[in-house]
Amino acid sequence: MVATLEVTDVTPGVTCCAPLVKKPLEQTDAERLAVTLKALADPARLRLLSIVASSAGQEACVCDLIDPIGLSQPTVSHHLKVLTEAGFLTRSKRGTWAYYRLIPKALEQVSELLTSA
Amino acid sequence: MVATLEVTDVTPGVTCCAPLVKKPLEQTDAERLAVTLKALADPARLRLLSIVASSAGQEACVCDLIDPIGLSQPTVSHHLKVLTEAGFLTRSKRGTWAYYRLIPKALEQVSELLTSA
DNA sequence: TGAGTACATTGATGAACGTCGATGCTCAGT
DNA sequence: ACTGAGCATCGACGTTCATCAATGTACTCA
Repeated sequence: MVATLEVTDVTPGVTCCAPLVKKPLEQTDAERLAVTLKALADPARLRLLSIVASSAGQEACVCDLIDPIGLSQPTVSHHLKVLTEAGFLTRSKRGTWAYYRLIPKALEQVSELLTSA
Repeated sequence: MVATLEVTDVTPGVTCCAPLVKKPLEQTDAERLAVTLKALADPARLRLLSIVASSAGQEACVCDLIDPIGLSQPTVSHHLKVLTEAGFLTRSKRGTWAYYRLIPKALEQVSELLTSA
């Protein structure tokens, strides 16, 4: 049988391993989880994620994010890119606006890895 | 001389705010949560935490952590300090050995902040 | 076509971080 | 007191990161 392994490369996701407290993390798994957590470990990105998450449809456009965050537009754009590449947000462009939407499952997966549940 | 049963300085904890997705994080709360997450966002620290968590009594001494991690002793010591200051571990010295123990509640609190639960 | 808006990318800079070797400190035996 | 073991701290070095101004790109409307 040919093992056609499915590479869903779009969103990394963190479905990598057993919960942190269950059994020692392998180096590779630790590195992947660290990358994901590093994307969260910034005040600006946490606030961006939080604002998007509590917006209508868990979605917001960049123009509505710049002022509340209080950083320059390029910086906000940079943070949104980091969050998107980490799999927490998706980007969809409508007209001249770019809308970012939350991927709730991403946060849940991270959450589950941190507990024994 | 004094028998040192070391009560580690009370840990910050992350009981700061509502779940991330419920309502926009304030700057102060975002900064505190970011500091906590930054402590987790490193492969070596994730592995250390994981090894300690899956050890007997969720406790391990430094000497048992150096080899599995594959880093120098000062570096391991540094990471353990970061995790301790972030409230994930406690330190107790017995003889010449330093034992680090998991604080399970710390991980749970972080976990809960990332979901709407 | 031309101008303006919304957003991304680039390049640069200063700060923070991970890592190590060297050293200091404390405890247990001898 | 001396020696060695276990661990923490210090100082230094290279890398990564957050941030911004300047610029580029894509779209809208007149």
